[in-house]
Amino acid sequence: MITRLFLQTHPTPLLSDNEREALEAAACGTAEYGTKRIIVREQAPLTHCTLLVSGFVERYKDTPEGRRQILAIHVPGDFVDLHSYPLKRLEHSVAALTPVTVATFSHEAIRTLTERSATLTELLWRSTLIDAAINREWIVSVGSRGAAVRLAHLFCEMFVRLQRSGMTHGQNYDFPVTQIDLADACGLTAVHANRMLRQLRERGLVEFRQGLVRILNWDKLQKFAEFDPAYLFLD
Amino acid sequence: MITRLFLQTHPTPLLSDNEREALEAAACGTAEYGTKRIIVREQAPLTHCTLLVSGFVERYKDTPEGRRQILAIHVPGDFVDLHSYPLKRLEHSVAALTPVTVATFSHEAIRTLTERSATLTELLWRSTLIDAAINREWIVSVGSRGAAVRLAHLFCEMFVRLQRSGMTHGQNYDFPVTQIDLADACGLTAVHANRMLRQLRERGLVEFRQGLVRILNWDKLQKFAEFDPAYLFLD
DNA sequence: CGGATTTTTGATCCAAGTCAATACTAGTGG
DNA sequence: CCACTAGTATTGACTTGGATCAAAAATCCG
Repeated sequence: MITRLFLQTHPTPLLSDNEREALEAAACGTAEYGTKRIIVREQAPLTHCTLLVSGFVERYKDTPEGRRQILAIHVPGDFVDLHSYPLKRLEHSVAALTPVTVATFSHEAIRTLTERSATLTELLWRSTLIDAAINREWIVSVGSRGAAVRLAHLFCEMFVRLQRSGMTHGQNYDFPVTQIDLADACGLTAVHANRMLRQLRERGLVEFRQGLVRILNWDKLQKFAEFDPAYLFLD
Repeated sequence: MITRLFLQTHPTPLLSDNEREALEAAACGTAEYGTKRIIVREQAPLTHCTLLVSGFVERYKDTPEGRRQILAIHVPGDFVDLHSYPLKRLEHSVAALTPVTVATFSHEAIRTLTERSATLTELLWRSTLIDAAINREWIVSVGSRGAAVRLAHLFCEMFVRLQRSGMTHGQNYDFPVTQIDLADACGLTAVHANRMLRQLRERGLVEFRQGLVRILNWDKLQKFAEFDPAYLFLD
């Protein structure tokens, strides 16, 4: 069941068994990528969408001055580029943060799904829009939160998203990225990200070490981060 | 023709005359709002989508500390909250930056459209995803561009978007927002935005005065702003 | 084991924020 | 039509959060 996690994490609108089977049947193969491998290259014409089955993926843009801005981080069960179906190409790149397994869906197969079920269409459309809502929350983060708060907010977001997929262990979760990645996601330098991580640890909020996040005090962390999960549309 | 500008600015995928008429027929009324009036309130349950017919609109979030982050600015021909169709509520608010006229479309009417035409669905879906691509470009702006560059980039974006709607006059266009709005969109303080505007003027790139943008040197401005319109999916 | 990333810490610098005061502008009502 | 007001815009002086530069320590990995 390639689509199990996706369906589990996207319960709205409710699909019929037929619709769930049609989605599963639309998958047309799987692929593997090693760490840092590019999965989708900016501006390349696309004919398939990619569902992340295992591992972590980033969407990013490199600026002329050599800075990298991470735009989104994906966890298993996320479509990483479903937006390529209506857009036909992407304005950013997609790369593996860890070794990953993905499943692919051809645009034609998705087109067929949209012709057959308005409900399934709504679900797929909705999932791309939840992505966009996360993009907007990141605008708020980089635009109007301090460095430590940004990092804390990201740890909260990943905790909730991974929890939904059953990928947390109590107050801990694996988040196999480097401090450089965290910095690139939050619009910081790696040096400053490192200092802010120490601060979060010393304040007893979160600890990040070797790809493992340990939440020390969820309530305090959530408050400190101004984190309100409404933008994740979890219902 | 309420949908004329929308169709004109969203040529892909190509619709049949039937589909164009069906979209036009789905409109269920118009409304007016004065400057600063809230059009859609964060978290309110929604049953209609809003197409901007005239005037300018902002989407924004207010943070606990009283900062406002503008997430998007809309121009005539844009659906300002088509994403409310799959999402049913929004995680941000929508307000009028100027006096505006909008047309509304009920979610049921949109549902009917999606049942009848996969092509029309793809067009509507696509328009929400272009919005999301703009959101992501704003992440890059606030996350990794300097203050003057951010402002310059915004002026470039608005120029291209307004040009597409025939709302520019040569190298000038009306952009009836305050410096406070510009600052809130770019994640800056109004004081610093003011200084950066002076710098852009003195460098001979753009001039912003009383809601009018005057592009002094498009080539230099575009280069300075690192502006590449690919993310607007103009084709 | 050995080279390459990554993490950590220190010292210094600068872009942008803050605080404050003045000028300008557009509405509003008498 | 002008005076009053509230919201903008502008400029100056000062502070600060985060960047930059540099070097050492830790970790990863083939």
